[in-house]
Amino acid sequence: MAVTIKDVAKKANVAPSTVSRVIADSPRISLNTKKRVRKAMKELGYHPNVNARNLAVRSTQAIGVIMPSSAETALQNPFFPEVLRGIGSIAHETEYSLYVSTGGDDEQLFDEVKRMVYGHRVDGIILLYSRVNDPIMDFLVEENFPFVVVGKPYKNESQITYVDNDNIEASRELTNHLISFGHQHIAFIGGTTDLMVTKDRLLGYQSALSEVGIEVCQDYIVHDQFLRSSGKKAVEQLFALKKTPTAMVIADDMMSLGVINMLETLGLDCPDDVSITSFNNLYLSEITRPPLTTVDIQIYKLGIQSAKCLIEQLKTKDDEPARRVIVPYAIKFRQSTRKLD
Amino acid sequence: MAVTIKDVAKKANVAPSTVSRVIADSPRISLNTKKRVRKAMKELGYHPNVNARNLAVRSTQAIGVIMPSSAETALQNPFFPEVLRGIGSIAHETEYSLYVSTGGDDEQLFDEVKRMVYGHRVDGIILLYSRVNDPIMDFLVEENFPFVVVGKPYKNESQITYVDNDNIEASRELTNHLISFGHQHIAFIGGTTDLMVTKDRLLGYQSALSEVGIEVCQDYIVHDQFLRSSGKKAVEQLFALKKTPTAMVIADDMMSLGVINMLETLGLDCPDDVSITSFNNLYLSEITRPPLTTVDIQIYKLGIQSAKCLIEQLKTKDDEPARRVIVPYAIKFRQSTRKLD
DNA sequence: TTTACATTCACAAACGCTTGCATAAACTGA
DNA sequence: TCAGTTTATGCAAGCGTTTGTGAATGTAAA
Repeated sequence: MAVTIKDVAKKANVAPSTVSRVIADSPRISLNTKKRVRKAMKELGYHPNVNARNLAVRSTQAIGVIMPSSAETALQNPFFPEVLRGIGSIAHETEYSLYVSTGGDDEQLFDEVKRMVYGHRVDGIILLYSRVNDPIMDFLVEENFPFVVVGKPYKNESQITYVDNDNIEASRELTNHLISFGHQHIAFIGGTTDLMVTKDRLLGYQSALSEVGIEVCQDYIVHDQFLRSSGKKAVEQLFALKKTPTAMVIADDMMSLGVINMLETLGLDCPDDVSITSFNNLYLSEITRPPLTTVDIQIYKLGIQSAKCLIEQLKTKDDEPARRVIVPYAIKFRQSTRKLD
Repeated sequence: MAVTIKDVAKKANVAPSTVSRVIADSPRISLNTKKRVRKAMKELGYHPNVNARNLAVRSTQAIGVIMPSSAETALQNPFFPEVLRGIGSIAHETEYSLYVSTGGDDEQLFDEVKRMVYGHRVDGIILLYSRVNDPIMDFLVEENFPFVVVGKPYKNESQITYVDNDNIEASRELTNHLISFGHQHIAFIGGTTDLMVTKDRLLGYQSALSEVGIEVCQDYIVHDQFLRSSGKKAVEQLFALKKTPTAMVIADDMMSLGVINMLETLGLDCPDDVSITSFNNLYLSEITRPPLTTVDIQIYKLGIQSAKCLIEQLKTKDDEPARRVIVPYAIKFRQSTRKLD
């Protein structure tokens, strides 16, 4: 069918092996032959068959990207496209291809990972989330398959390469900002509790409160998915309380969006009635009204770094110890918070 | 290294070919042997090597997804994640894998397509855009490589399978809506002129105006990228005119976002001073203030349909004529338009 | 002129799977 | 009992590469 290495060999009057070595630019082939072979390749429009190559060298030049199983909804959070963009840029540079997960529920996603791993479809995997007791992560370490996670692993932290922000510190800083504005009744709205990122952000919030002697009130802490609709629900819950909060730390911009909407529906003004701070600095955090004070976690860089780590890891077969990359964050102060009189 | 078909064969006391046939569930193998082989597979934890399989059957179970070359920015428009989501869901169902492009500029993107095609990395391709004189599309038809495009091809329309909305009609309807509200000075803000989708939407707009005898004024037509920043620029340009428009048809929600922002900066109110209608019904079109009247093009379905078409096409090697699928649209009337007194 | 050693390349065996063809066994019916 | 037929499985040749090994040629030293 297509033109193969043999055709080229025939045309250039050499053996297939020689052609192969020319492709690999092996020093064992004389410049003359190389030229001749290259010419033949050009003329025939030859392109190597990756499958055959992969089979022979036992490697694909591809990396798998796993999004949370709620992938149906995951892509609705701009976080993922953005981190994908970062990964893609490195993948492109290094001539790796990108395999993305398509899984619906948890089980399907797991199947897909298995397919990637067992089927030798990818050389390594990037996990775009980190949750407690994640069977996929367990599987990956079990199989000793190269992978890196975006977020902090829930266990084996020292053996797993990961890239993350210092979410605890960021959250603490955010909370302190609210405290310095005179807020005492500060609520926390986080993603599902099994996400490490939620845990860390909650931790920072709690520690900031404790530090200044504010009691951490469980009623002020609500959890749900990183979606807009969830933000709405959370607000309903919080503002049904006796003593309603005057400020909140929200773990995701998408949720903040929902919060703002809901606040409006309840006839509450942000920041006049309640101050809001959140996370991620999605592009939409600038366009909400008011624009959000949010921590820029540099999503794109998270993608870049995770891809770099993985590829590095693939190059240096094993040995190399696990690495940890902490991408710095920066709080973007905008108009969603207000000093209490 | 890993467990291969031979290991299974040995363990089950059959030939490798038999194992292969068991995997394929061939009727030529007796139920008894099947059971025995399956047991052996289980026990050894056998998983077929896709590379080897692909090499043998000359197919990968993968489809490539090509986003516009400005991929760096493309993923910033939620259109792409959303359509990807649709594609992914079908891919998953049919056990296809997804290869996404990572290309930076036009040339890189083209390279990547070549790699996919020549390298036999994918069985077919979905093109997520359609622009005039697109070398990639030309290449694909030239190579007679299976592909479908989301959007209307700029040529060879009858030979290319594509899925699209009736953008002309949608745009006409949108414009008529504005006209029925008494607007006479209606501007059009579109994406770059080489995009087919821009062309169609412009066409609908123009035809609606002509039908009721409103002159189409070139000053009222501006073009730029489907980005928020572009929307801003467009507004500046339009409101520097002597006779400023009282309404606009905008070809993309992201742009509308920019438009609304800019309008505000200029001290203009939407819809009081200017009515806005736009396209795509991204989730953010509900959360802008005011919520946008926009046409819901059913992005997710576009993804679904394109994937279905492609896979269908892959099954029925050639023969089958090209298909065209028009996904119905629905205008979402919200608060961004107002009747002129 | 012979030996020793580079240099340059070809041979052939993998890699793990599919599949056309051959064959052996078991069954049919006369 | 035997030819004919069906059923169940094995053999071996691919698929298009890579790569270890060794053969042929050339060159320099002895």
